[in-house]
Amino acid sequence: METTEAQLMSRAAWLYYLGGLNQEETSVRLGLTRARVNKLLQQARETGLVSISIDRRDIGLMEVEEVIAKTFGLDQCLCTPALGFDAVASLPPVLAEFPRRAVGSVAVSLLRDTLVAKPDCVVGTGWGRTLDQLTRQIAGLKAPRARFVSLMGSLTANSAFNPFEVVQSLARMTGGEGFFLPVPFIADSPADREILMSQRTVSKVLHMARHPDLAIISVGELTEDSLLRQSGMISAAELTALHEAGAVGDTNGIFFDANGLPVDHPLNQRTLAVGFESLRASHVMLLSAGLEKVEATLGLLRNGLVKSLVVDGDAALKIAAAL
Amino acid sequence: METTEAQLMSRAAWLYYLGGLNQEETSVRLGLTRARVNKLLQQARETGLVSISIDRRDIGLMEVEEVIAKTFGLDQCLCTPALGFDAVASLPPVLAEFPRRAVGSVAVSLLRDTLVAKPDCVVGTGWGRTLDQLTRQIAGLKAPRARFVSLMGSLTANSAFNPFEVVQSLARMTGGEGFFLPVPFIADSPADREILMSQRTVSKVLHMARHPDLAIISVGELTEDSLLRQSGMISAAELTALHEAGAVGDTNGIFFDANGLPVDHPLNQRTLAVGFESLRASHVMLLSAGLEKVEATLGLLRNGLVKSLVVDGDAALKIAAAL
DNA sequence: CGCACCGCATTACAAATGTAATTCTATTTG
DNA sequence: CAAATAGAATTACATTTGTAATGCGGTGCG
Repeated sequence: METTEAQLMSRAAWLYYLGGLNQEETSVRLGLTRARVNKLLQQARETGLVSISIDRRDIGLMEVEEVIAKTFGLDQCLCTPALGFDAVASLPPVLAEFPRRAVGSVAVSLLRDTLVAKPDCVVGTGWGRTLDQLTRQIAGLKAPRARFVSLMGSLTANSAFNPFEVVQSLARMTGGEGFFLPVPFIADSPADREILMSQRTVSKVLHMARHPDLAIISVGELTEDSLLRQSGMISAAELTALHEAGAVGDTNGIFFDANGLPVDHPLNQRTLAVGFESLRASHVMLLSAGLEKVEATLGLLRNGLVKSLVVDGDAALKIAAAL
Repeated sequence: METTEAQLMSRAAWLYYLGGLNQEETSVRLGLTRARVNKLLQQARETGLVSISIDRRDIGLMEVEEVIAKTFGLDQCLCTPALGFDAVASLPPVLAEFPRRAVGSVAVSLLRDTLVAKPDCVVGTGWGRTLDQLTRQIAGLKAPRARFVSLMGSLTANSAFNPFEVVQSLARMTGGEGFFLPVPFIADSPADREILMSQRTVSKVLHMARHPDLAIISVGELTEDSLLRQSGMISAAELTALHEAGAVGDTNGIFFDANGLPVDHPLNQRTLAVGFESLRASHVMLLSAGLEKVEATLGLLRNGLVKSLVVDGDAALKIAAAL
């Protein structure tokens, strides 16, 4: 009987994590060196063969969750723990990423529940660093009948946060199918947008993207530091103009005001993305990580589009304080 | 805002397991000593706040699972990894317990699925070391509306494997309700059995026990080393007599032959347990850990009562080889 | 055939973790 | 008020784990 790499990982994991043997004992039992067992266990964690989950029950933010859910008529509001990360600037890189990781991890468990309940689900996704964290933590979740579709066009730059990448990793990791819109994210003119949207290959995917069972979106803030600005998708001048038009944030490249309504600005005529109204029929899950997104998040919440909110604890506290 | 112990555990766990900080960094971040963080993390694992799960997909026994399931008309057959533990006698204590732990862990995940699907489930249970392992690993599973009921009377000795203990831990850990039969496991005579069974307190519980949604049972072998014999529930003479009557094993104190049918022996008239026929309407899940149980397991499987089998890999291989 | 190369074993070392002993501190209790 | 006590900080130490350096054996390829 041929023993594959995966089988070795599996055996090592069972003996080590469940059997309570240490790596030395495990290696003896399996007839391998300890170094090899160490590597196998590492792989087992990375590939999701072994997964560690943390119960969200007692982080002490239930009240905050309830207040937010009630105020905005959400089905559910889930917070990650508050850690007092106010001075984000001074944080080492690992911690700066923490809120997004945490939110991503909670989102994964919700996505898992959805896919278990409805294995042939259509899941629409946005883009960004939080969505990226979601894809990184989805290892081990199989959903061969699921379809993942991008709710928007792609970035031109080959960023890891590209909508294309998000959909691709989701499909690859789960064994499901991935669909994305083979068009830019923001067209050069409203007329170009129409042409792009009407391409047959595009409209086919768009049709699916307009009616996902679940839509997982995130929100962008409108500052010089925002991903949208940093990746050069919009210019400094456009940023200013958007502010003047009353915009406080964006989702999928749609810029909205403090009430979550799309602002009247040329950019909004050039965005290639599924509009808010199409998504009202879907279960919209908003992921929001980081204090800098509070204003934009509040705006989008006021729209009433969002059904589930996953937000990091510190941001949640700030949101609750602002009510 | 008061920070409770549980909240500290939770924060430490998020930073350590999700954030990728080490214990030193975590302690600094939380303003605690490293030793304290170490203890918090330990507690977090023990209480089930943090849980580690291992994917059962690639242990390389799918074929075996399918053969067994098909042969006995099972809904599902799940194996734990085969580790070549043939020489059980020579194993150190930790490893001797391993197959039971592994089976228990898989059983927990099935129980979890059941309770998620039907939160007000009635779960009937047997007793034994494998069931004991199940209760030890159920931490973190909440099911306040579930009812756990013992399918049999209790041992007189205050063993940790007592049906009473099994039901109690299940109820305590999940927050559900526990019911057990306040009578001995084996009565002194058939007449005594009738009297005991007819007690009002007993018959009430018995009524529930006869129609559980899920029945989790295990199987006992008939040797000098068996738990039944070791705990003094049956005498050496009775053991011999049972052999002569064709018995190969027991479940809940009901002794059955190679075809899983109760044998004709006085002991079977003295057992206080829910009979096989009552359970046909329930989803019966059989847990079997250890090579010594192969014969008895085969017998019970032939009865056709069992819907789900969870079995350790080494035993599964032996079972498949015997087909 | 011999050379390059890959994967793993071996070894050695550094870092992280688990744990026990001791001291400190605050709170209870006589 | 002083003694007792419990819990946590501090410290120190042993064990375990992670990781890099080196070497060995087999495989493929020129």
